[in-house]
Amino acid sequence: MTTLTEFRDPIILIDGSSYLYRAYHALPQLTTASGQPTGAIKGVLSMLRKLIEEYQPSHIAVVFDAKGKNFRHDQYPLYKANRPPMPDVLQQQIAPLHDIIRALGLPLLVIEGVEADDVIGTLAHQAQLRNLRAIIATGDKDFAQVVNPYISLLNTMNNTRMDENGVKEKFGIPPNLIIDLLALMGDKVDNVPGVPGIGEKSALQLLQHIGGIEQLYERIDEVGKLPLRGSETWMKKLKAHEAEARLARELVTIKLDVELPLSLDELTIQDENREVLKKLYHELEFKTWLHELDKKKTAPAPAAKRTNDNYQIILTETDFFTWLNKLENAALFSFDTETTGVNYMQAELVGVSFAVQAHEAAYVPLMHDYEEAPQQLSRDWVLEQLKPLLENPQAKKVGQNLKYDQSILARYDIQLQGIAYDTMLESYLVNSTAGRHDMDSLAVRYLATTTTTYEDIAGKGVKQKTFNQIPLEIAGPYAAEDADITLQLHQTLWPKLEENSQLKNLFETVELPLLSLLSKIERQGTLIDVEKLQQQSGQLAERLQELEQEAYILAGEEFNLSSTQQLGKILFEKLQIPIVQKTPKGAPSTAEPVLQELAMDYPLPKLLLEYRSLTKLKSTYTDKLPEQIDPQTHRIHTSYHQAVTATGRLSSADPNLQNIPIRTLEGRRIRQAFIAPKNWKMIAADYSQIELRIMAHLSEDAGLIHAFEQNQDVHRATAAEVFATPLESVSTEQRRHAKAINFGLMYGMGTFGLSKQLGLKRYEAQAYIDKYFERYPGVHQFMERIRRLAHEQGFVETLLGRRLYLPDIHARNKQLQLGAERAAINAPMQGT
DNA sequence: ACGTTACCCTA
DNA sequence: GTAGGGTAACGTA
Repeated sequence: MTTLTEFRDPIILIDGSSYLYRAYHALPQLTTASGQPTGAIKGVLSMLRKLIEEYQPSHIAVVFDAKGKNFRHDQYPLYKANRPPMPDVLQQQIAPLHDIIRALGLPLLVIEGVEADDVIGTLAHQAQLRNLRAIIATGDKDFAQVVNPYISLLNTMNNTRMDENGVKEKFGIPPNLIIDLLALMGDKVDNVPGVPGIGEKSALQLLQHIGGIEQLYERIDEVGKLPLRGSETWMKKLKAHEAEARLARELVTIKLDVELPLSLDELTIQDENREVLKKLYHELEFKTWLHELDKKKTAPAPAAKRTNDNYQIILTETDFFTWLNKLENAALFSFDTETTGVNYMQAELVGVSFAVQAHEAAYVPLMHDYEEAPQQLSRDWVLEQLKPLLENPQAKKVGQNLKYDQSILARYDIQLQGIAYDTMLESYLVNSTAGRHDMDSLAVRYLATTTTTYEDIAGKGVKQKTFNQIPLEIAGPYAAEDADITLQLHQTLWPKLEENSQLKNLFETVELPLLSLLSKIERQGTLIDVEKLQQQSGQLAERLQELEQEAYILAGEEFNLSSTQQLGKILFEKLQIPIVQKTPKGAPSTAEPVLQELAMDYPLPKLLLEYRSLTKLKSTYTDKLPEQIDPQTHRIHTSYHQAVTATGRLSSADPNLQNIPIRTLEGRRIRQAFIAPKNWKMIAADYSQIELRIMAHLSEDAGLIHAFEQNQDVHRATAAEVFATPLESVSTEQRRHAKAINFGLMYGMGTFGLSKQLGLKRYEAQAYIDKYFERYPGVHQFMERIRRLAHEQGFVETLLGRRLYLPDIHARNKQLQLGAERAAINAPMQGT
């Protein structure tokens, strides 16, 4: 800890309460989307940040008034009696503001029985006694009384400092008379009496000519004889209200001897708690600060950089056999491949690394080919030696995202077996939403250590090197570290999974077998009819040309139809079309539903709708898919991400094969380009109403189960129940409504959403939902149970015990909390 | 070159 | 009203 005597910076004392009120009155009343007021919080924080930025203080205190009465109320029960209670809107901002200040690592003081002013005065006085300077950041002029050569004031609102001379200039009296000035004047807001009839001007005259209140009463007769207008009346008033004047003097005097629970030395700035800050900024929608947090490099891990690591680079057959022997005898070893890229169909193997115990790892370079690269073992020879081990199902391996390594090795004719663990999948099952599941993130999260990142050793952007170009003295430790950290991660994560038999089972029977299956599916790839897509691209291009020309005519000028900005100007400024909806940033929205609505009255929006849908098809699918065909297999190879979604689903990327169009006729044509090889057939299989069936299973609702058992059209059955109609006479409209309810409920939708979806009044939607729950009481109970569980445990589970943690379920921000509840309701169904 | 925003495709 | 990924435009560095 830095002791105060070691530095000369002034200590900064912040009058939090004064700033809170000022921010509240001076600044716009911001709220989050859900209505939590945030304007004052933001105002105070902005001020704090600016202050710290500018002064870089080593010692600081942010002081707020405590709730309840203080000693001044004992002296004078009417103290602040006129003051209206703090507005709710302000009250609600105090707790979150305190939380953020604490999370920022700033000493926060809220002392009961006294006011913030007294705490600040005391701290400033203590600083002075130790020959240190103090700056009080406040908007409150009362503090002028404590100013002296050691203590000055800072008004951050207008960024003015006030020292002794400043006080004299501003008030016309020195700081030691400020108390008397305030006492004579009284204070309406705080209900401090003062001398009625004496205001600022008169008080100043008295103080300048005679002195403070003591002197005034000692020489009261002189007061009456002052050569000033009104001196006689002043004397009378002073005489009549002596008690009030003396009381007021006590009330306005800032205490300098409050007993504090901590010393000046403890007012250092601590490390900020990013997790908490992130959560709070997120809840309060302080996006800029949130981004700033994300951008800052992750805090250096508290653990010292590992120094006892024993990493070896293997260049000789002897060394290689020593390690091979270790691997063969190990109960488990970790394993990693280094390659020339991320594309599992094209990357070339550059080296392999292994670890059998923590802090001990080896890298076998194979294909480093930078100038002056040392002679390395032959790739073919090494792979030949490793093949039996890697293909031995009894030789247990652990890796990080082994799906990738499995695909790489497959291209060298090695069928990786004995995959016992994968740290990425372990982390995913332990907590899918804790963050990303890449190795660098996991090392920080579970080992409190930072790893060397690929960018660190290879650079980034166009100049990024591939692994084969990286010198061994850099590549070796990096690669060895990967294997080492992977092993350590497994040693940390696996015990967490073992605690929960369902999760362990899920890992062993679902995720792990799936890893290899996905690797195989990915490598198999998908055959595409390139010519068909190119033909479609051509047709789309023609139609788009026409649409563009028509649009230019309608708009009266040429513009980029893909630019929402330019379009917005044309529609809402030039053509004066009314704005229906705005984007979150406040620009008039040109999104599909908006254009849909405008299309009824105007030709250009209608045209834009067609233009949008066609450009989407062309750029995302008919143009892009042919580019993604692998030159060797002539197929498309997607990547299935097994550890991405919160709920346990897979996702697909590069290209995403899970969002190929199907809803519209135009879109569906894309699917015709996915073909079977000659003499093969392609089949399509799809579950029917799988999520509703799961809801029936999980809720054990008799009515819903019955509908499925009877093989009924479930939406029709729902309509029959909700609209009390025989199955046969359910209308198309009724079925459509029932379908919307069924789907909506699975997403945790409320009456607002349903009414919007179906164009109903709120109460009508409510009546639908009430009726639904009346008819399907099991579903109702199920939803209530999930909500309760989510709140009680902080997570929900799928049928197989996959967990989804819901940190927002405890958020103060209602909207976030409701969002977490919806996710909680949906996750067991989607995730199962 | 990169990140953000607006938009839109899927189950 | 759940869960994803991708593209183009645009602003900033």
